[in-house]
Amino acid sequence: MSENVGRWLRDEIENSILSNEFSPGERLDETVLATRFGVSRTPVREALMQLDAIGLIEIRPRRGAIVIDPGPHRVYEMFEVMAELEGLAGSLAARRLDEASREAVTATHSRCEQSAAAGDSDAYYYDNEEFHKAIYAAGRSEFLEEQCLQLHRRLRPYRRLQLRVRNRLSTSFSEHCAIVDAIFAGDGDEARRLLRGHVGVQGERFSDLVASMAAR
Amino acid sequence: MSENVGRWLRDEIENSILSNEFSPGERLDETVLATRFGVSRTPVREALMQLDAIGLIEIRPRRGAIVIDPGPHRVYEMFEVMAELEGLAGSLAARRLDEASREAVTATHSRCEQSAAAGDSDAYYYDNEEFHKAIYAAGRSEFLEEQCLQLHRRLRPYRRLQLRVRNRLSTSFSEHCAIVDAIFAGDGDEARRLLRGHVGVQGERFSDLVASMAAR
DNA sequence: AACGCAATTCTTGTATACACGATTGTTGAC
DNA sequence: GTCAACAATCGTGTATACAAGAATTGCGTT
Repeated sequence: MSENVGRWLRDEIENSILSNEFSPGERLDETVLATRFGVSRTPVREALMQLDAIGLIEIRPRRGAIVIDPGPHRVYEMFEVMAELEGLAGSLAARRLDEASREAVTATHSRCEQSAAAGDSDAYYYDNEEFHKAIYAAGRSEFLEEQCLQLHRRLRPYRRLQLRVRNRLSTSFSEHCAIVDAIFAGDGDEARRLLRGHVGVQGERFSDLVASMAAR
Repeated sequence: MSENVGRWLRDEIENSILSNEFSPGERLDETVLATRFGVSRTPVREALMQLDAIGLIEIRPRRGAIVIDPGPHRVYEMFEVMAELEGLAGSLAARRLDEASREAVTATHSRCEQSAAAGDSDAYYYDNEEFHKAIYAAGRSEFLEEQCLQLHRRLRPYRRLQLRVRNRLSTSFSEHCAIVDAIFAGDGDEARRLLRGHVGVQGERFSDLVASMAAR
């Protein structure tokens, strides 16, 4: 537990939302949360305020907080922005790559290779996350990295769903290969283009997304 | 004043920070703010929590809140991300432009023309803002629009400073013209490219930025 | 039986009180 | 004279109390 209860509660409730423990549209009762976590309403309210500012919940004046339900279209829009940000990170990475970043990308990439070969979708989910984080870091822009990480967290549940689709694992990994090649070749434009395509949910990927969201 | 004090305080303090009334690095004393606004510490704390979540201030446990000082390099990174997001908005606008958006872009664009011709940098600052907002809206992606607006707010003070530089007014306006042409021609890639160049602070624009930040 | 109004109950919004940790100033020793 | 330790003070973190608005339920009327 973090040293102050408010911070801890924020993370706790955020995780509960992102892991779908609190479903979209659900009402978050301050008193219930307070007793559940064994604290008073004050830190609960502070946590809710922060989640509202981040955009995970909506606080309607005098009418309580509800978990925001993005809906397929909005999730698509979020992936669209994510693709753009990752594209930028990739293009910066290609230009600024240093030894440490190169090693981090290589390491996470080969871990992806292993879990993809093993067909282990849960392992790949985790390794894939680390691979993308390595690219964010390689871009060497702290602000961009923060933005990427924040949006990545929010899209986490949907990414997981997407990996379950068809032969997405091998497709995803071969895209990774091309991305790594472009970055290591210093080809920023190509890295940007490939990452946009890799992250975005164009075409049939969108219907897959909608289907998996409905199935939940 | 909004119907609940917390919300109102958040906006109030946010504006005070963005208008440089609270300088970067300055300590925000909860009690002082409370008495200043004539409320108790509770809503002040809630406002500060939200500003912390947005990234405008930093709350160090047991040690109070300070206004974040971005520093030239981080502001550059923020403009870099802003350029990317605006580029996406522009490319979407070119593809999805409808009649209402077209009129909004045309209207704000011609207001920019007038204030640029008049050499009125303050008027241009405002009209320019509306022009960019029209493009965000024309992209027809609510999430992207929100992200653009939020980042735009945070960069507001620096944009204002930049307009004071050299013959930036006419340069800016001629760039607008090319952007409008590309969007109206439905050329998404060109609109993206031009907007990236227009918003970013590459080359000498960066030194201008640093100089204006230092002068403040 | 259904609709509307009123009263009660429940929940949120704000204030205040209290406790704990951090910071600062003072005093004493080396 | 300088540094360190201790004490006092100040500010944050959490709990609780109180006020005000919203939702719900029950009763009365049509």
